[in-house]
Amino acid sequence: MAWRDPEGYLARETEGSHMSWTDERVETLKKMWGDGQSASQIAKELGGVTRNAVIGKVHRLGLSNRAGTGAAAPAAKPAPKEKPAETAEAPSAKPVSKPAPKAKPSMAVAIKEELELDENGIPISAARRAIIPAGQPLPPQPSANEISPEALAKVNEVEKTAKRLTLMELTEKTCKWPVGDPATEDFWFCGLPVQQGKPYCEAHVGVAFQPMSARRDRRR
DNA sequence: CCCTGATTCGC
DNA sequence: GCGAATCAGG
Repeated sequence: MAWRDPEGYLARETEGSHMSWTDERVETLKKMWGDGQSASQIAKELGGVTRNAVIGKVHRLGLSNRAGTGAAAPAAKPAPKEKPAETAEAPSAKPVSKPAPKAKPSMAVAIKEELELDENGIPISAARRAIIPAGQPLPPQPSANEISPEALAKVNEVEKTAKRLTLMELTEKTCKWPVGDPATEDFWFCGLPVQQGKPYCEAHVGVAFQPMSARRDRRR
């Protein structure tokens, strides 16, 4: 019992050190990665490492593809940078095989869902809601023009899951689309993640920025 | 511009 | 083994 371990010498990777991949950190990495967290998020959580480090580790651990069984990942595109020192390509038979002998019986499948509307395949269901109920002062909508029914439908959906933020809660990354009447209690901002560069989320960008087409000049 | 992961290669 | 730099795509 002579072994002293003051303050848990082990695994005491407090900030400042080299920050190595201790079992604990690797564990966290696996957990989060398997959980669908992005490399940057993981890096942020771990601290002391960049997302590159995380990605690098992820690959070395061989748990790159989050997909599960059978899901053939889109083959990577090895952009072999030609090195000036390299002469002639090795004709060696190097089939880029993808072993992946690891079969994870644990839960799989990412919880990611993407819904994209195409100008052709539009699964609209109840888009017959183009008319706003009461005399609500319309938001910054460009005009009373006919916004794509798809877009409108989408917005209606989104407004159900909106974060309903107050003015003070808005940040650079929250959708600033106002909903309701500012003069009443029933007023809030969407608050969902904004589309990069834009002030609104995807759905609201859809109705906010009309490409000035679909603008049927139906002058009566 | 923001973000994502993938890959390469010097350390 | 590690991760910055770079690449490629959204």
